[in-house]
Amino acid sequence: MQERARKTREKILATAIRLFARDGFEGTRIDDLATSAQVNRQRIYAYFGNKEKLFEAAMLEVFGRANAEDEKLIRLSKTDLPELTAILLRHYLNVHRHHPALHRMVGWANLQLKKAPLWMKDIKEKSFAHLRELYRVGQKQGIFSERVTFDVYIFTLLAVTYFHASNRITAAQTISPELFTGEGGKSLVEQMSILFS
Amino acid sequence: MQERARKTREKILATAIRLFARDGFEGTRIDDLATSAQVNRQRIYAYFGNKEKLFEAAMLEVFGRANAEDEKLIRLSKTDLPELTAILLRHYLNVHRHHPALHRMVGWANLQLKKAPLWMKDIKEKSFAHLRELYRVGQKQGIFSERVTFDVYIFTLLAVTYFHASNRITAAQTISPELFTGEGGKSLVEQMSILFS
Amino acid sequence: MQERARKTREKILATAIRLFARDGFEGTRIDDLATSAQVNRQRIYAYFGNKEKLFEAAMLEVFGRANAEDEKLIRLSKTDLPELTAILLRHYLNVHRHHPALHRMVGWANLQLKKAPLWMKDIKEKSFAHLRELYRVGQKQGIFSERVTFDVYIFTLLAVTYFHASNRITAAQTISPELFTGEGGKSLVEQMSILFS
Amino acid sequence: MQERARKTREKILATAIRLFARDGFEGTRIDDLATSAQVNRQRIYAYFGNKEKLFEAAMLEVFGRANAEDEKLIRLSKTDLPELTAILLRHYLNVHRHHPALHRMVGWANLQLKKAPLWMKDIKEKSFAHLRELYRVGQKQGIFSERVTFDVYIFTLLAVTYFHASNRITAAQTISPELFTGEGGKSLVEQMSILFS
DNA sequence: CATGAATGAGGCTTCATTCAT
DNA sequence: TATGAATGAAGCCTCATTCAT
Repeated sequence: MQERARKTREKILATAIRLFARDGFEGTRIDDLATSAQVNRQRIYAYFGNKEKLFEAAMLEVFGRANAEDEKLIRLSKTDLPELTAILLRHYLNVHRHHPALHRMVGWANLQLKKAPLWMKDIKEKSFAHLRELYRVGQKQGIFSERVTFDVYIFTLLAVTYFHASNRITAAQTISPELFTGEGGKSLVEQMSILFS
Repeated sequence: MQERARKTREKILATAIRLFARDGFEGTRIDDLATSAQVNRQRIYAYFGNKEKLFEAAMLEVFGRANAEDEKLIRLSKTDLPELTAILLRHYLNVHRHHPALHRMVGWANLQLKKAPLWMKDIKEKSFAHLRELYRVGQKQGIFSERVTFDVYIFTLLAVTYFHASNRITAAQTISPELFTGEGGKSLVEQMSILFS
Repeated sequence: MQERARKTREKILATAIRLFARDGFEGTRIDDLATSAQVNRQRIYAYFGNKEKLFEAAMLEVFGRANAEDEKLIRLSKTDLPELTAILLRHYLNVHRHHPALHRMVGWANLQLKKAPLWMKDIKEKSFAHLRELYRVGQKQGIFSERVTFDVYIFTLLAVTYFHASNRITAAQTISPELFTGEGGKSLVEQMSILFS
Repeated sequence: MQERARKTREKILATAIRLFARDGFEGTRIDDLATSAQVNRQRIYAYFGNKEKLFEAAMLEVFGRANAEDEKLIRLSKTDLPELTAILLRHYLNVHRHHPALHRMVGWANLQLKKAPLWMKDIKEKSFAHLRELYRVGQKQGIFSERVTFDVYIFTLLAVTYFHASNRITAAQTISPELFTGEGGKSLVEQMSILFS
């Protein structure tokens, strides 16, 4: 029965991610979730306690999965330095493309939470440690300015890629819809690489 | 009596902005809103129809007020070109500082809406037209690269400043809390101006 | 609309008394209560807050009504002293007969509460003060023993009459069903008057 | 394995008594009971059928155990007659003290049942038969009045002792908290013995 | 016999909205 | 216009009980 339970739990979690990402905490109905996941409503409470804890579990799962991709970044080396900005932009855009729930969960979290869960730092720090070191080397080589810290550098990249994913609706209307097509993403990367050099 | 009605309407709208920005559409209770605004619940329905329309009205108001500040940008001239990036960054950061409801309403809107309201384009376009022209001059003068379009340029600035306002909670934890202090904002502007040059 | 509300409130309270007395706090369903009282479920929450507070209100009402009858006791005077025991027994038996919800609410309260509400003391003390004085006179006249305090005296009377009302089901079976018929009540009073003399 | 089953059954019953006495039928959760008794939930259903039957079994057990103490009363003889009232009061007070579940189960039973189970009569009748005989002798000796039947006599004693155990919470507040201390119990017996003589 | 997964009915409470004075 | 009573749909959660391993 362990197996059966594991599957049920997983169905709940997968559906929770989908619905919470789409509708937010308040906008998600436990009943819909149960129906949609094809499990008994009670199971949700048996496995996750309550709606709030389920939301946290979903958030952790989404962040965890998305950040698992960042492990690739550890393989970057000095030879990648000239292309680093473009590589990172492409990488983070890709993360958002492959994990469409991510920016939405981040969005809900920032709107609803008073404080970020503690596990968030750890989850990012793994790749950051490596990149920070690499960036320093780049600075020494004159590729990056000594007057721009790594924090500001990475902040900018994350901001741009997050904004691209999250503000599609308003920015497509206010700035330009073309930026959000497939082609748009590519030229965005190219132009930004120029911008940041 | 006309005057009294105008005031009532305004109290409702102001409170709606505060509560919708804070708690979102689903998280806001009409009754709380009425109590908080010290008006009768029925007035809300009389003036705004229903909760959804009230949310739209609040959103329009917030966007309108915030973008009113962009009119200042029209006064920018060629002499400002060397400092343009810093000026714009400071400007947009200030807009967010003075209109804390803005990024939250943008956030809710992006998460909940399927399509942006039509009035959004007009609201931004006024200042964009001027800046676009200025940017073109800057390109001709060699201040800005010919290979980076205005759209990408402005996109980047908006992304960074929006992200700074909206992702405070998660980014302070994952990147660095210092970026979000008063000092942090300043050095952000400085460093980004360097980054984008 | 004040009048309409008062009626609704009263319907709820009356039904609450009936159902809580019959089924207890846990055994009573708010939905049944609403249906039975022919009011909208929501009104219960509007007027009484929640189930617990409604229970308290029902309890207060029952105790209040029942104890209102004790005001008659204040009219008792020295001339009643020889008959006092019989008078009081009859009185308390009558109170239970006319307020069948009383002993049940007392029962539920004793089983479920950790502490009695404060208003309970006041409600009884009015008649007790008078009876206590009368009892003292009776002691001086040699009608009541100096070695039996008023507290024990009244405790005994309340115990017997309460038990008669509340333990009908078990006592009728274990002792004798006759004690609980109309005749039985009368001979109970008579014999107890003898017993206590 | 028979032995193990017996122990399990007993654990369930003991816990059922504790919880049903404390929280009543509706207030008791089968799951809590299973956890608390450290047995599997399924065993409860295997041994007792359902919640209702378990409640009955618990009730029977409590009544049985408490009334087993009444067998002592059979040893009373004519020489005890002058002290009979005090002896019985002390006895029944003791029964309640040693079986705190008793008055609560009686309470729940009286509030929830329409009719008492048949076994209740038999359980009491054993001691009553002896006491009735003794009482008759006492009447002949002039110790008890001929005009007070044994039923009324025993009813009074049971009422007082039951009330003392069951209405502690309300009576301590309305009459006097002192009656419910250790000393209070003693003086209650003394004074009542006087009262009934 | 033990375990814990699964079920479905139903419990308390709250919400946006409309009605009646 | 202001007030607050009324409504009904629906939200979150829990319970006793049964099933499957």
